[in-house]
Amino acid sequence: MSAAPPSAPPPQEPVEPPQLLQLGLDDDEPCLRADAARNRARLLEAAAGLVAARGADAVTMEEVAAAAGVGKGTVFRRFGDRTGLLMALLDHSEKKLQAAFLGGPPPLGPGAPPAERLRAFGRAALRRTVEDLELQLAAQPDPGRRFTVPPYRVRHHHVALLLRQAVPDADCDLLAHTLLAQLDPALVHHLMHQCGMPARRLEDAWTDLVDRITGTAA
Amino acid sequence: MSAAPPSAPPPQEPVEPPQLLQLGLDDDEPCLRADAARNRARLLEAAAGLVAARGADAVTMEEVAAAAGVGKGTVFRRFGDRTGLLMALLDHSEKKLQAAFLGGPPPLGPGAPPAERLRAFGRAALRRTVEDLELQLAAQPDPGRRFTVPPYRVRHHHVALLLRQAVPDADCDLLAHTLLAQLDPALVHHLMHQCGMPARRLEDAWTDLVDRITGTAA
DNA sequence: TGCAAAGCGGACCCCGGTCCGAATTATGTC
DNA sequence: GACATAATTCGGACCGGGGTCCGCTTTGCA
Repeated sequence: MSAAPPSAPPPQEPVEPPQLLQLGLDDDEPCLRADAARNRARLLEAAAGLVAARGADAVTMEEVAAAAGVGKGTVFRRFGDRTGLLMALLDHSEKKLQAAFLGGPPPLGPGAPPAERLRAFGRAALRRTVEDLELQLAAQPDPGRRFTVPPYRVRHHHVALLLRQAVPDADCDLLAHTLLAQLDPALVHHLMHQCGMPARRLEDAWTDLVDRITGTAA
Repeated sequence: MSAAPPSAPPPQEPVEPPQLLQLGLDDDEPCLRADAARNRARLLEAAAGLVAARGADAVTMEEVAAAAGVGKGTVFRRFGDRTGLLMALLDHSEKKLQAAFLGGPPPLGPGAPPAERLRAFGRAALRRTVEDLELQLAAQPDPGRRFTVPPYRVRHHHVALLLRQAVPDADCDLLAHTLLAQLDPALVHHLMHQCGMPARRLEDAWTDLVDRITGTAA
């Protein structure tokens, strides 16, 4: 479809390291030319500032570039597209959450029974989502990519794993998607800001849902 | 924010009749000037043709306007935005589904026990979604409006109603969202076209999920 | 037939995303 | 350490498409 012209080695797509299922969670970029790294940092700082000041979706890519003192093209080469930049802003806190449920102390991390880890996961993810809802909303990729983006895949993988332990005789892959849907920033935003539900109710609903699905009767 | 200039009666937003929870499901437009109705029909026809010919997201609004022999502005006044036009294309089949589960014969319509109606609902919705997935995908509104768009509200209202009958002691409003998430066109597309799952598996998963949630043990 | 309201259309704006010549950096060589 | 050279990056002109605006035309009604 959008393939390369014949016999031209496609020199594109550095964008961001695919950060494929990072288990070891180091700092960031593997190797990056000095100026590139500098500009990357400037861009993130500028973007964070603008977003904090005027709200995520009132910020234009050109503004970010200007505020960072670089050209527009630089932003796109580094982060791919708008979504990429916004997701980069969320990367730090997402990695913290990942670290917590992959290797942290129970009940979030290993050591607790799977159903309980699931409950803890929902609570943690929900709280993190509520923290900066607007940004998460604005960072949502277009519908076609919602499920292929790394953070989602990590979460899905984790939830599916726990489900397989808790309910071996179920389509855990699909159930995981269902569970994750209740943490979708768009849904959370709708429920809290348009229906006026308190965060507490979402947490309770998550717990209830986990109980129903894992058969952990009340 | 984007409010009207002071003391000017906002003469905007005809767009589309809000089609608020239409239970009586008549034809379409309530009252529309002759030329407007004619252009609306032309636009829908042109859009349908182009979408069928080249795929939904390869079609530009200007093209549709040109193909219908009207100006670009006309398209946007009539349908609000791109999403509105695409949703209008889906309106007919959506209304048919609504009619079926609101007033049709059991097990979809009234008469069967709620859990069974839920199972039937999922099957029906899933099949309809699969029929023209691409269009449904392209018609997806931006994340902020996914849950406020009329078709979703109708579905949610219906599912929540059935849930309240089947599991009175639960947060049925939230559970309904969870169930509906499994019918999300974006998810369906991901599972079928990127993970290669057969439609059958999605239907089975739906049934299983309903069973788990309503406690209808296998 | 005359008049107000509704509709029309295309010029216009804005912003996300692409492209390519110019400039900067890293590396191998003496 | 200085320099030549290849690889990367920079940056801003450019493009395409969604959405808006407003003067003009059409329609419906009295």
